[in-house]
Amino acid sequence: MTPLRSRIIGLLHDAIKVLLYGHGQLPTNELSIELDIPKVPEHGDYATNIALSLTRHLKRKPLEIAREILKNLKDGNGLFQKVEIAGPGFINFFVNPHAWHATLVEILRDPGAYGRQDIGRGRKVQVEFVSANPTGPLHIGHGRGAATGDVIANILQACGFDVQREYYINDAGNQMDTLGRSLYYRYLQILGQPVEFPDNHYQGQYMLDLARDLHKEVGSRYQDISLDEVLDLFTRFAGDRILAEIREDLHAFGVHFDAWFSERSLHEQNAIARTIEELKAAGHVYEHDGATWFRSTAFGDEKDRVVIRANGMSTYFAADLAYHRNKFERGFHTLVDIWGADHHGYVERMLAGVQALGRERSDLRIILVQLVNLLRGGVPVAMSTRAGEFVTLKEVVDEVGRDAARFLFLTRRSDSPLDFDLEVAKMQSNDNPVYYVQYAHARLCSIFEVARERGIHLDLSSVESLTSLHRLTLPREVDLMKMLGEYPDVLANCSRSLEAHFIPYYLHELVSLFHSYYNQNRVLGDDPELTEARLCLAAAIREVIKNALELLGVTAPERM
RNA sequence: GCGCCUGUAGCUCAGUUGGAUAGAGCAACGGACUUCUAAUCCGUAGGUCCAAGGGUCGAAUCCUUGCAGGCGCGCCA
Repeated sequence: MTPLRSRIIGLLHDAIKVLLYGHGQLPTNELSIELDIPKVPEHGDYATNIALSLTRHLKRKPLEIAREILKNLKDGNGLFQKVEIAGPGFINFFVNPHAWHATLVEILRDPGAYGRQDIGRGRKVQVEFVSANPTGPLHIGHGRGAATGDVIANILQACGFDVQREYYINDAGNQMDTLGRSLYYRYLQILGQPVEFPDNHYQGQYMLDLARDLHKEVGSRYQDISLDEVLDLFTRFAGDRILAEIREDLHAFGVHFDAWFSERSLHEQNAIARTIEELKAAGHVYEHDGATWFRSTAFGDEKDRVVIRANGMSTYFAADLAYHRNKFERGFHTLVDIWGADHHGYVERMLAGVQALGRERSDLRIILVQLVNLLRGGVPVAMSTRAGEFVTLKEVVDEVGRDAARFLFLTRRSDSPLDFDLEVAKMQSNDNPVYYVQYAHARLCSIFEVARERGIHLDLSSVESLTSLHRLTLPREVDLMKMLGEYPDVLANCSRSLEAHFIPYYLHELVSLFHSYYNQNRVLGDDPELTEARLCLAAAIREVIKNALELLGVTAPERM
């Protein structure tokens, strides 16, 4: 939390404690004090509704409570210009202008550390995301999931969690067999054999390319061998190649994983059977109609789920149970799963599984990322995975650029569907918020470039002792410092809610204040003291923009 | 039929533990470049927060019902 904010909250705490002791109610530690920045300046720099929210507990009128809090409130070394009660019982704080300098000092002392905090206290968290089946290239929807997972991981890291990023490879099950068969048929077609290609197989262009590559490597060696004999080979060839491309596409998108976890490895280690045994021992599993069922209804799911089919094969869900058990065995305190929203029907059973495995429901947090509607100039682009007609992530990144794609993916709540218009995304104009933010950064860099040319040097090594900061008195300058001070709270909010979109919105707001300020005021002027002060402000803004863009995985260009 | 998500300005969307007069971008209209980058800024206009009830000192936010859209409902993955 920003120093100023925590100081005010601390003072409020003390003031309220007295009040509560007097009434013998509600332990202070259960009290969460909200301190907002009001919309209108008449309501002060900060405001709290605490008197209003205490009315129920204290059974007194809000105005009375506010008055009493105010009476108990310490001055805090001249922190406040004035504090007043307004409206139905809000307490409004007007802060002395010099108080804002602390934020600048904190930023400039160690720019990379600003916003970093220790909410996580080093607890291990795993973020699992993308996890697309290796049966085809990543499409734009995966891109949104990739950006979301990557940035949530960044945020958690910045907030003091020990984060691991993992990709779960669904390399087992019949879809992989289908993949192998698809390759086999394409291979035969290349060899001139009349093969009827089944509908429900993967028929995209990429399968033809793969078949050609395979043919190049092995020639016609397999043309007279039965499908059964070569299926495994074809499946592995296709799976490995597609996975390699997925890695490349993610790399180009700036997304990296610490671990790639193979579903097949669970089968090989017999982990699924062991998991089911464990659940059985705990009484969560029963036999019915020849199949083995997990009693997920005991934890709120709408029906029980099969884990071993009557034919003896385990289900995908059984593998997922084993997988999540494995994750917990690796010592993660919390698991974050990022799923496409089309899997929402799966959420309850997975949460049930986690509980049956002896963990808390809250130890698994599932983030659903809604679908992306791809448009070109307002017209929907037809997409069909089955027919292999879709725009890949790679194509989108190649066309609109990584920065624009990432920023647009992240500028929406993940649980809200996203219209992604290729024409808008690649427009280098005011339609495109990413350039608005980047432009501010480039402008700031340019100021320092000019300053250097003019021989103005800003020494930040002893920023604490700079006396020029008191020259920052314009309302817009105070607004900027106030906004810079909010950054750590924005990150904390992101880590609490596992939502990244606050950062783009914050950036936009900060940058908008700066652009406006820039147009009205000159940083480099005739007055050396004022110039020094404004350069400090400019430097702090630049650092926070850079810092935030870094979390988003978007570059901060020095020139545009 | 059941479940989950969504419904806020012409369009795309913020508004996260219920707070003061509901915001932003785009689009529309009118202005500002001999200055540190005009990819910018300033101004104007734009609203039944899907609807109806409920509860609260106070609701876009919580509860109930309805309407509309998306997605999902397999011993597939």
